[in-house]
Amino acid sequence: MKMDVFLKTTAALNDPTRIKILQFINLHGKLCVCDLEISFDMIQSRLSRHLKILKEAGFLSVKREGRWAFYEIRSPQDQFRNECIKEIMYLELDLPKLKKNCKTS
Amino acid sequence: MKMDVFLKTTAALNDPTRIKILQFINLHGKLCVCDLEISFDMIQSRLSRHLKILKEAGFLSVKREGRWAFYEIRSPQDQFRNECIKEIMYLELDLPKLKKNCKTS
DNA sequence: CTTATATATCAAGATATGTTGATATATAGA
DNA sequence: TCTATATATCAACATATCTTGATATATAAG
Repeated sequence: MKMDVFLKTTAALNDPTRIKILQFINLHGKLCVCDLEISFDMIQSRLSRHLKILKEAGFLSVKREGRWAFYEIRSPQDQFRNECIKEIMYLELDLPKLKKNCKTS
Repeated sequence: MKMDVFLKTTAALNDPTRIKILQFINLHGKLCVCDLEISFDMIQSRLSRHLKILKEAGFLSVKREGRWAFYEIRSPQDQFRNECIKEIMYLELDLPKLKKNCKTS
């Protein structure tokens, strides 16, 4: 791993919203943006931005299906990011309940 | 680990200067501020600030000896910070040579 | 083709962080 | 006590990041 990649990784983890999103997606598996949006009661542009940062840092992957974008924990994952996610799962966070909104479910 | 502690940890790692300092100290062991200052050719207040952040994030510990402050990798270290340091040691960084300046050596 | 839904991106303002130079504190030695 | 050395802290400025609201894009349905 190079310095800039490492810094992208740590920058992605340096935000409480993204930590919650990571734990949430790791708990519930593949989720589309609108379900995350309604679950977290978060403005769409804000959520979209955080998902992009987590994706570009290598934590998440996206699959487009129709008009939906499904985000999930990227797999396979390298050792270090795995340790980060493991540590995040130990954190006692006040996560919202999963709400399903969109017409996929 | 609580959210705020985790964020302090990732914030500390989210800076190229601090990554270099961590690798450097881990390579050379216990070092005083003035040797770091001359090795990195860095303004003292800047260095001092980064060392403080790394200390308060749990990566470093300090021992005062006379007028000198010696920083080293905190030990024992918890699992996660250990993994972080391990990952940092894999990074190919352009570190300066260790220069000794002060009258301790 | 027009409209609605889902998502992404952009611009502007607010907040946080890093750098620098100045100053404060603390210890050792003359 | 006075001075020099080592380190820490502070204030001001520059840069980066987060949030919000507006707009753009893309797909599906009528």
